[in-house]
Amino acid sequence: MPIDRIDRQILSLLQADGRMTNVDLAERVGLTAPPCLRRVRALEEAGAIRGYHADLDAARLGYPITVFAMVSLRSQAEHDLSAFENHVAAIPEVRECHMLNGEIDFILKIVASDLKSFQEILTTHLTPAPNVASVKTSLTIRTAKSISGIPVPPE
Amino acid sequence: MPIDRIDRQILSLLQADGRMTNVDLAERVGLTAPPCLRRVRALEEAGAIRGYHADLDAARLGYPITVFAMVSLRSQAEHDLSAFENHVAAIPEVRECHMLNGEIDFILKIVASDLKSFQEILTTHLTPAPNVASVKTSLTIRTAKSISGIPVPPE
DNA sequence: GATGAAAATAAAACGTT
DNA sequence: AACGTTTTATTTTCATC
Repeated sequence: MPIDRIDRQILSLLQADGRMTNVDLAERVGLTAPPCLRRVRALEEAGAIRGYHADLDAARLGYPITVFAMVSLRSQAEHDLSAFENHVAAIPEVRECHMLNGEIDFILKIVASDLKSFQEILTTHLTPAPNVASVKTSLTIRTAKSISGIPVPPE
Repeated sequence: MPIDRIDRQILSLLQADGRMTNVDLAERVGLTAPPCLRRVRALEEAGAIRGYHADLDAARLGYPITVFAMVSLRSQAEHDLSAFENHVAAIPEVRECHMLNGEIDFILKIVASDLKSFQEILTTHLTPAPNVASVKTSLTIRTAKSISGIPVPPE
């Protein structure tokens, strides 16, 4: 699936503003609306665009706490790795779970409404999970940068 | 700014599908379109909704590498912390920068088109930055979960 | 919060290069 | 194979109640 310059412009614009109207988008990339919409649909079907999401202010909506948890397992057999992934997939406060190389097996991003509820998630759902060797957590003091997606290639 | 049950439903639906039409949204929350749109605009103005973004598949679009970098600084004076934040804000491959408590001062999420370009970012932009004491990096093997936003409260 | 109307947009059909 | 024009359906948005 070849992606040309116009496709990249479309992706970049929709990444910045996911609710931009198709006529706006078409104008910005120098097309009329129908071919522009066809390109957007094609990018969606090809999986280049996975979806569109409202970006919510977690702190204002009852989740002021963000914590990163570095998890090491006792066994790194594939079966045990995916068992852990399935385990955290069911915890709604765990928003991200990335498998890493090196000493740390997983890094998790966890949100919580307060420290008490974070501690509860940690001690009842995470630390006692099967195969967990160690969990080191760090509270987020502040987030200086958070841009979803990918860098915009210079045109 | 009070958020009621309908507002939470709206947030949850727009978080899941940021391009849902307002008539769809209104129907799902049991309103007609005009009051629903007024609520959405109010949530946007209040900052509960920060924006809307297309969710792109970085790997398919030229950024198959995601790395987490744990950075420690020599000085944690506010001036030095914000100097580092400003420094990484200008590096397009650095997508996230969170200040943490504990031994690690910052965790960064970095994307790259290949390992060579990642090494270049690391050795020319990150490690030699002013005040940096240590940078430990881990490659992401796979991402098991990545849900933007906040948990949906049960209704 | 609902209704109804006007403007804008999206989507389909069709023709062109 | 991809863009443009035209047409139709839907959606957004505003005035009014």
